[in-house]
Amino acid sequence: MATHFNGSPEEKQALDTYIKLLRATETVSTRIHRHLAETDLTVSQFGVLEALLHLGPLCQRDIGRKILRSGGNMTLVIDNLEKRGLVERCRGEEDRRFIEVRLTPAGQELIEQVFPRHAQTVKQAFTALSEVEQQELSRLCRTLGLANRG
Amino acid sequence: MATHFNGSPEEKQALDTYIKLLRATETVSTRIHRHLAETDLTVSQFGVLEALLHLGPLCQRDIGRKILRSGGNMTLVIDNLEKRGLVERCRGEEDRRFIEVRLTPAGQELIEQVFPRHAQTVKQAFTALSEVEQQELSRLCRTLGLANRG
DNA sequence: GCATGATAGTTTGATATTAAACTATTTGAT
DNA sequence: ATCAAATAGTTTAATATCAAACTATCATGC
Repeated sequence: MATHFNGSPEEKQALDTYIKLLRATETVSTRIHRHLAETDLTVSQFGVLEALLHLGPLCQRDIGRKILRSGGNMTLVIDNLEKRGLVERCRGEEDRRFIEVRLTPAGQELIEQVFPRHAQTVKQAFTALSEVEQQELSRLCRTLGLANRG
Repeated sequence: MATHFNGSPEEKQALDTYIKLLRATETVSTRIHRHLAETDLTVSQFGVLEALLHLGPLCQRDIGRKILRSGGNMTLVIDNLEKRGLVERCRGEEDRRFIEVRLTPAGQELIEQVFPRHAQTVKQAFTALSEVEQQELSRLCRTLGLANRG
């Protein structure tokens, strides 16, 4: 990849790493999301439900930051989840700018049913790496992510 | 992340790694693409031009595989690049199903001007990792990508 | 040689996504 | 107290993306 680029060794190394990172993420994600499609949830919708399941009720802004989507997008995604009766909105009492989003019983049931299969699929996708390798990948990604956040 | 999930240790490890991988990719990509936006090229458009620069003329199918986009999408992306006079299409002679896509002089000039800055930005984004760490990340991603391709 | 299937590209319809402009609410400075 | 700035969410307009149906071309087997 980019083998014909006449740049510094540091640039070549970084470009090579970047491309591999992108390809790994896209191939793994594609595989995982293919499975997810059977549930009639989009990736973003799944992300919202998962966040609410594991972190409890959140306002839209926080959910958006969690799943790395814009505020405008959150409105639509949560609209659609609300239409399907999977989440409900509740205007904040202390500060009326915030809207707390929480799982309905139906949403809770769905995500609790879907998530274990998701976990199984993710585990499957990562069997190519040993436990130690996964820990190392995790650490490297964490460092990289933190250094480029914001 | 996913700390409240009651799954097997292997699932927890894989989920944790997956989330870190996603976040690292998205934060790094966001940073890099922010820079790219100044050139009025979308990520896909940039990917096409870069592929053509480094690999020479390609048919649409091969470009699509390179940048991990669907065939239908390639038609649009290359349409737009063609409208801007950055690439040209040339119907294959031996096999008329193929369309060879190649850079025009204007496209060549643009990508040759843009790519070094891109390389610089990517290098910058990866300075958080040492050379050895980048190699290790590269290797892990390669293994992961290969195991989940297709 | 002709039919069947495979492959490259296009079109279409639906959805997702973002950025930017906008409204409503709160906070803070004077 | 009031006005300005900041913040949460919504709307809007443009674009990107995919999947699936479609056309054109080629290859294979009978």
